Amino acid sequence: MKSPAEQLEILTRGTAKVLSDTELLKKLEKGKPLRAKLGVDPTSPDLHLGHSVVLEKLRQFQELGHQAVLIIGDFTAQIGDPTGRSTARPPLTREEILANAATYQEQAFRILDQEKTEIVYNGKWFNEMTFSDVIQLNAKVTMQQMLQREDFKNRIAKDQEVRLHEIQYPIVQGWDSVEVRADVELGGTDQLFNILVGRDLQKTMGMEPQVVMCLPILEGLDGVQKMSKSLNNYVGITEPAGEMFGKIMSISDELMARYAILLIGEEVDPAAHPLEEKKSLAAKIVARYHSEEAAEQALANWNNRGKLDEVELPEFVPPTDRKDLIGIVQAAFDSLAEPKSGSDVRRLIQQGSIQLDGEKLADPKSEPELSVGQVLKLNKKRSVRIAG
RNA sequence: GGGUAGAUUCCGGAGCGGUCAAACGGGGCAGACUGUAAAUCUGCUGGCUACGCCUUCGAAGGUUCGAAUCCUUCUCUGCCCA
Repeated sequence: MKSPAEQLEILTRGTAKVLSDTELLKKLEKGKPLRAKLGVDPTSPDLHLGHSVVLEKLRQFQELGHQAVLIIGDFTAQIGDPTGRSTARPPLTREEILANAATYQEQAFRILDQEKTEIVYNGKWFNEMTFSDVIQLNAKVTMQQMLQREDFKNRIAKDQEVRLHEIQYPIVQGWDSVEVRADVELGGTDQLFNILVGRDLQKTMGMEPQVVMCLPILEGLDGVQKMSKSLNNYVGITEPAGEMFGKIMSISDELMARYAILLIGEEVDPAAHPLEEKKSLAAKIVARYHSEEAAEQALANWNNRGKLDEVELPEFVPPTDRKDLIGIVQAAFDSLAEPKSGSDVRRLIQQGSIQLDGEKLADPKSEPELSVGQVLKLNKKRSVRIAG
């Protein structure tokens, strides 16, 4: 086992904020496995690279012999974390939450060691509470404390609504820390406030307060806003290898540097050609969530993009009922589970996005001759191979 | 409880009886350029086998030849006062 000082060095690497190093060191010096808490709300079923930053850190705790405590916020999901929101979020139904929670866990274990993870649903204690319990819980914090929070302050300043249930969120999340007796809580930097509330509540309850560990927020593919599903700027960890590779190749050079540090813990070599560095980054990420072979294949496909014959593409059988270009292209998008309206397709055609073996097809009404093996390019990311 | 302002297409936000599928900005998409990146420039951005037709402007009714625009009721929200 590593010494407390060594562990501290590893654990704080890549973090945005730790409150505080010395407290963490003291806890480590006790020589007992720490309980490292991570709370997730199953509001959206798919994990993406943004979530992976925190999960990777939690795995480091596991590797060092500590106990990961993964809290599935089946209860909190019903409230909806107001973090970063300018408006209240719509609540999910019980069924949606449970279904999301199941996929969530399954995906989280692509990163975490299942054997060393304790999973708890926070509904376990919150659903037991009576209204008077809730009142007592609320009595442990002040309104002023809650209003310290950026999100709330801003919304109030902008005359936007803040619903009372939303200010319960930090309290509820904080109480989780009391329930699981967390020694450390992990989260993105946007979770700082919530995690601090947990610390306060633990103190109030006479417990040793948890260490706050915040990890940087990963920007989405646009490089500006945080990675999130609703902004559609994410890379899902279950995405097909080719897709994952392509998405990473589409990021800017600046963003590549950031991804490299946050996702694979490596610095980009400034002497190397950025294109090569980006390919290597993409390959490493694909390898992590798929396999080395898949990464090699994805890289090969990418390099062979000019040579159409050598690339593996999804196959597409042209429809028999429609011979016009709009119909064909629309069916192709459907086959990729990415349906588009006829008007959208028409626009793509007129704007020159559609190519057959490299030739632009610009007339929506034309009825092109298709033969097996030809490549139909639909847009920047999507191409299909004609099959019989 | 009283007063007052408002709800418009993905978002913000014009429009205040016909010329409105609805200005403008953001976002998104496509093309050119490039390192099949970014930046930049240009175009597109409700639906429809489409020079036309259909459905939209919180909801439901009504006035009118004609309504996003006027009236009524309802639902929701902000602000001020209590």
